[in-house]
Amino acid sequence: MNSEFTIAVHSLVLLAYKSDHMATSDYIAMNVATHPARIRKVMSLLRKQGYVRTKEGIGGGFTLSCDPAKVTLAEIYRLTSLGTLKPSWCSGDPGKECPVSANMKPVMDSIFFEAELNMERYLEGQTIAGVLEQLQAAERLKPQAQNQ
Amino acid sequence: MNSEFTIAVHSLVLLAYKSDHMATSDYIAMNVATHPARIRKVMSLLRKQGYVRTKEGIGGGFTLSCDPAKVTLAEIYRLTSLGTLKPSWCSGDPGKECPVSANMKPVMDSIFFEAELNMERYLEGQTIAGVLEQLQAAERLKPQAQNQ
DNA sequence: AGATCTGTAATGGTTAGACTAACAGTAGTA
DNA sequence: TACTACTGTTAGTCTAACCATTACAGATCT
Repeated sequence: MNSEFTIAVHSLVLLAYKSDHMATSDYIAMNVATHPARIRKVMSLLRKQGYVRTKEGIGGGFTLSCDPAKVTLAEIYRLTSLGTLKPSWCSGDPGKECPVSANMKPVMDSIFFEAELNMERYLEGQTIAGVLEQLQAAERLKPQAQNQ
Repeated sequence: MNSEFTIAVHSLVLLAYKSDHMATSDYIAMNVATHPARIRKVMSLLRKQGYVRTKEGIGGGFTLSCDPAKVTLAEIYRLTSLGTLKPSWCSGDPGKECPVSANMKPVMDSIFFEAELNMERYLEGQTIAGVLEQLQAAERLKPQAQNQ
């Protein structure tokens, strides 16, 4: 799967966590651990779909413009990575007489499509707010690890 | 996803279709449209798990040693491509103080793991024999396309 | 012995993906 | 108006993953 999905989710969760601030691409990039230009590219996608608001110039940056409890990971997946489940390489050859070789491409395509749909169905149940909760739950468990 | 999954499925379906023959890696490679050495590598995996039988030397090759109606694509997926759903790139940094950045890796890992499980659940319902049927159904529809 | 297979490892080429630099556009501020 | 600090976007470089290919040892039949 495309890692832009990961970046988009991370950025949205971070904005939900720091909802009082306006976050710059430098700040988000530091947190995500990548380059600011990459953040701006992904955020540009999210802006066009109305998930974030952008402000250019001094004091600018990104803020959330959606309800993190209502945005599902399935939406974000479709936006950033739909179709990336299927490997680019394809087997078979439509020109062959053998019905196995000739029809393998479309049949495998439909299998990958259905598999992806089933994955999306799971992501449908996960929200940005839910991910933030999981992160905070993980944080609360941390001090125990130190005592080992 | 890894394309070895596609190759394994294609090869098994082909062996089920040509169950009277012994198929060589050259023959399968031609049908799949790849290199014989790649076929031998994947078939070696399938042999170790008991899905196919191998015969070396003159007149050798591969035959099916399983019931194509009972082998699911989920088994083949796990064998060839388990874990390949998750992108190799990871966001966040465990060393950071910010609970979002520090805990993103394990939380995203569990999301990808669950998403993969849901995909496997679908593949559980697909068998080698089922794929062969889909191929034959697609073949039967072909002559109509010629008349357009 | 020689021909025809598989088993497996090593190498090379190509492509996708991530990093980075660069710069135009925009918006505040003095 | 000039300056500064942001985003928006494109293009170039680097790297890692992946597929193709070569090579050769081992097995089996005639």
